[in-house]
Amino acid sequence: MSSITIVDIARLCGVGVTTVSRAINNHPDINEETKAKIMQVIKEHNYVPNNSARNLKRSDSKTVAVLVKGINNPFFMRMIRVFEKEIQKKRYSFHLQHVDDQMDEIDVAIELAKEKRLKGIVFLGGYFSHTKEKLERLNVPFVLSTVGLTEYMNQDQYSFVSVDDFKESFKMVDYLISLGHRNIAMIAAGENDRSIGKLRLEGYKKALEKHGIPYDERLIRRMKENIEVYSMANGYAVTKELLEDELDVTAIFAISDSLAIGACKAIFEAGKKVPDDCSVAGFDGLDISYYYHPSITTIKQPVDRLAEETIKTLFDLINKKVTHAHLTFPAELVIRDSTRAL
Amino acid sequence: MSSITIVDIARLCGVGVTTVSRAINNHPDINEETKAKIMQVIKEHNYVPNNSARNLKRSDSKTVAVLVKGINNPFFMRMIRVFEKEIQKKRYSFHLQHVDDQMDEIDVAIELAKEKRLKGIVFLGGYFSHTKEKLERLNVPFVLSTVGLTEYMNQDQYSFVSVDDFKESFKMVDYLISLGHRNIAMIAAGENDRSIGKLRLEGYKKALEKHGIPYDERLIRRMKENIEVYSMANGYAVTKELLEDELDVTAIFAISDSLAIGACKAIFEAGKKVPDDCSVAGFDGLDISYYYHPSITTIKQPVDRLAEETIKTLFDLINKKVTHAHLTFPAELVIRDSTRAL
DNA sequence: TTGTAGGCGTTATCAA
DNA sequence: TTGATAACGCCTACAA
Repeated sequence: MSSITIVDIARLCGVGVTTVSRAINNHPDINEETKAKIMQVIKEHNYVPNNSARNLKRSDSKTVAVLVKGINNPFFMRMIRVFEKEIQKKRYSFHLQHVDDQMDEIDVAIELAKEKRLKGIVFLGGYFSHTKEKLERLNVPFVLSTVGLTEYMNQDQYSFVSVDDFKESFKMVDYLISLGHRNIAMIAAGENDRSIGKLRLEGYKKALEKHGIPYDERLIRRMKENIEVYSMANGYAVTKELLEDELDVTAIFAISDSLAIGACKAIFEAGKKVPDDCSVAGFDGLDISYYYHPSITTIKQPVDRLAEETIKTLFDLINKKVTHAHLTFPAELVIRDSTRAL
Repeated sequence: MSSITIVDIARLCGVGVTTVSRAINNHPDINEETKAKIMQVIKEHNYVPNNSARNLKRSDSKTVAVLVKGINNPFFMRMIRVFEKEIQKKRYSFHLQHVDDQMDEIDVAIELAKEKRLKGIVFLGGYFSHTKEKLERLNVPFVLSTVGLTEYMNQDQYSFVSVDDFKESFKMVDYLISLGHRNIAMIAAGENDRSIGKLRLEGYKKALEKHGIPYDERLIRRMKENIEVYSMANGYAVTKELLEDELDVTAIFAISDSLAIGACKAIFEAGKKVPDDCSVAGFDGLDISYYYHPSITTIKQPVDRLAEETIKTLFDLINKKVTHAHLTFPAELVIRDSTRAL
């Protein structure tokens, strides 16, 4: 049961462990012949170095980790793929770690950083509200990528890369108004959301204000807490209630594409049509927003750009080229078939 | 920069390292008072044990890993959540690891098993064709969960849990035929697929045969290799070509829901309707198949059941209650709005 | 170019 | 109930 170790390989080859170690790690000071022979023996005996031992001994490691909160979010999949590609370009290795919803991402990060001797960390998704003190314990460079930030956090405590949720939300609602809509419902985050959800709501309000449309609390529909947030099921449930209230809504702005699709389902089920009876707009620009029928008007996040800049920023941090960077990128209003002019 | 260690804590508390170790690991032989004090100091100094060191020293570990191939598959998300829940029920800890498409899952597993002293492994997704010799190197119990298996692999080399892809595929095509369809196109896997894709194709053939419908090679459309497999984009591209060929197809059976949705897009784009001009059926039973408009007729895999039984089987293996188990569960033909009788 | 020996942070053994 | 001390498997001065 007990595995073969570097010592066994050394003995098998009639050399010292150092030499084997050199062979494994591509060190320069080694005779090519002995190296070849060692590698041969390693292959034959299926020797696999124990990573725990390596990590324990090593001080540096050339690996960065990506901690994802809410891995069920299809929006992240693409981001992760780009992360992986970019990190490999830098000849670093990449560790993807899923963080449970109820877990504290910083705790996970601290532990992982120690274990793997991480050079840097990307936090993807989730909200983020940690004390300065806690952030300092994580003495590894990190970047927040499209995570919701609370207003309480001081900007000089972290770096982030994302879109401007306020502005993009404003853009969409402004567009809907320009189509002639005035009774625009919103599928929003919960009452106590202090990050993305709040910003998108502010954008909505601002657009209304610009056009002199009074804000009507009844049109703001919060996601249900007992259903997975940002999901199609949630959008469906919320919209069903909305329609029952007969508020004469002509457009619905959902803060995610999945919510928007759920909303469409509820509308169809009520015997109405999208966009004829009610326009629906989403947010994110997932593939499905394009493939859905009707295709969904949405705010398309610049996924590749966001991911690339996240990694670039992280490495700038690692190489101490910057102290902190705060980048926001413009998203694109993609007009499709789920919205129409009144 | 260098972190605080167990030795520091011991010194700080005026006790030996062993005692601190006992406190950390909830060992019985320790005075409650000293333990409380130690934990207090640990809190204050934010001491976090180094996992590499722990794993290096430990022999057992009560952790099982789930290796996912193709994390972009939304079908797996739900499975993973159930895995996590079930594993925690057993008071084991859970490690989720993503495996790159081009990486060999067994190699990853072997390395991880060593590093983390794994008790067991679940392989989720991907195909599986490994030599017996290689499988034996992984001397840790494992279960293949909804992975494609090749006919070349001997059943007594592994355990698996999945649906019967042949039977379920047959069920769907048989249903389509019962609706009066005879010209049924299939969006299938690549030519050299030897696992799920092949089984589903065999099911299709069998159903045709049962009803005396001749098999027409032109109706079998393989996923494009240059587009992500099983994706909406792939279903769209393939269907577009199919429609151009004007083969008078009345129904399309796609081997995944995503492919089916892509197919619908292509049909709509051609100015036709689903199901009026062409019925479309999928496979998997993803949420989106329900929310799509029209809702998609599909084969719904019993996700929860599959996941639960996977973990149950894994622990049976770990506890040596069984040598190998091969479980297939029935999936459900869910009839919805994307198919109609001719 | 190669080998010896010490240490990385923890847990397990055994004696006190 | 506690504490030295020897592993765990690897890497890396340092010496040869």
